[in-house]
Amino acid sequence: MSTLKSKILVVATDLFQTRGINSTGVDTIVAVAGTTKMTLYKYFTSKENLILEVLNKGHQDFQTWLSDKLNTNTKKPSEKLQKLFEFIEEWVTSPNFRGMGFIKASAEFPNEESPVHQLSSEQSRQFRQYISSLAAEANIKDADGLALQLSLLFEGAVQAEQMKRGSGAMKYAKKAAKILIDEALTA
Amino acid sequence: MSTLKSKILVVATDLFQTRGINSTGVDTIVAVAGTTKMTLYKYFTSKENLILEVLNKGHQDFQTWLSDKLNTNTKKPSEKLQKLFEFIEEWVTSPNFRGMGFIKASAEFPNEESPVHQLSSEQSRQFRQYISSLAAEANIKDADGLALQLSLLFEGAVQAEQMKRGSGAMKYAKKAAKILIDEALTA
DNA sequence: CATGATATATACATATCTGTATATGGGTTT
DNA sequence: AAACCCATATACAGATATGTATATATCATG
Repeated sequence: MSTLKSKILVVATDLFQTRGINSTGVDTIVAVAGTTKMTLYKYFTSKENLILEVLNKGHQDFQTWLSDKLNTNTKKPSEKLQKLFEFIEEWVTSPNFRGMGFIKASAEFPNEESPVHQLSSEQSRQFRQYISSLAAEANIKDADGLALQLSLLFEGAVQAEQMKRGSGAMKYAKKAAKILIDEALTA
Repeated sequence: MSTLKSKILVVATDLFQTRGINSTGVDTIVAVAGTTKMTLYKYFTSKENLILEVLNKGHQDFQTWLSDKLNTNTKKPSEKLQKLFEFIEEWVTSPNFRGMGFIKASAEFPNEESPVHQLSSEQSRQFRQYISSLAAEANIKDADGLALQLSLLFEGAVQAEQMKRGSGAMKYAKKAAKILIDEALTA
C-alpha cells in the first residue's frame, strides 16, 4: 500500500475519533496528512469509502492483535475467556489506542440503510460472535448470553474511556467480567 | 410553554435520535414540525441551544420518571437497587422511548470544549451518581465502583437497543446487573 | 371594527461541505 | 534529454448548512 494512502488512513482514524466523523471534512484530513484532495480521491472513491476503509482497518488490527495474543498466551478455552479482558485492557490503555471505530460510527450513522451503519453493526456482531465462540469452547451453557453481557461491558467501557481517558472504567469492567464469567462457569 | 416550542422539541428529539444530530438540519426539523425557521429561532437562540434543551428535557423526563417509580414502588434501599433495572427496562422498551440523548450526543460531540459534550458528560455523571447513592444507602462498600459497572451495562444496552430494537440486550443487562448487585451485597 | 402580538412565506447572506477540472512541478525510467 | 507517472496547487461547481431580513397573514382581545 502506498505510504500516502496509509498516512491518510492513519490521520483520518485519528481525526474521526477526536473530532467526530461527520464533523471532519476531507479538507482537514488532507491538510493534516500533508497532501491534497486530488490525492485522497485517487485512493478513495468517496468520503464514505474512506470511512469504510478506516473502520475495516481498525477492526482487522484489533481482531488480529487479540487473536494472536490469546493464542500465544493461553491454551485452555476457559483460560482464554478469563484473560480476554486483561488483553482488551492492554489494548485500550496502550498509547496508540485510537478508539473503537464501530462504536462511534454506529452512533453517528443511525440510519440502517447507511453502509457505514451496516459495517459497524456487522463488526459489533462479529466481535460478539468471537466472544461467544470462546465461551462455547469453555462449555458455557448460554454462550451467546454471556457474550452479549461481556460486549455490553466492553462497549460501555470503551465509550467511557473515549470520553475521559484514565476514567478507570476498564478496570471495573474487568472486575465485572470476572464475576459474570465465574457465575456462568459454575452455573 | 408554547405548544409550538414543545412540538419543535419533540420533533427534534425524534429526528436527532433516528437520523443523528449533525445530520439533521433545522430546515428538516421545522418542516416535520409544520412550522418555519423564523419561529424556531424565536424560541431557540441557535441550533446548539436547541440541542441543549432537547438533552435537558430528555434527561429530566427520565430522572423524574425513574425517581418517582422507585419511590412509590420500593421502600428498602437494597430493594431500590434490585428493582432499578426492572424499571429501566420498562422505560427503554416503552413505545414512546426515544433513546437516551446524552449517550448519542457524547459520541457526536467528542470535543471536550463543546457545550453539548459538557452537558452530556455531566448528565452521564449525574446518572452514575444517582446509582451510587442508591448503592451507598444499601450499605455497599464500593458504591462508586458498582455504580460505574451498572452504568456501563446500562449505556451498553441502550446503545444496543438503539442500534436494533428488540435486540434483547436489556434483558441480559438486567441479568448481569442482578449478579453484580448480589455479589456486591454479599462481599 | 381596529389593534397588536404571533406565525408564516419567501428570499437571501454567508459559510462549509463533497467532489472535480485544469494546469503545473518533480522525480524515475528508457 | 524526453516521456511518463505521481503528486501538487488552485480554482470552481453544486449542494446544503445556519441564521437573518422583510413583508404578509391570522386571530384573539379591546
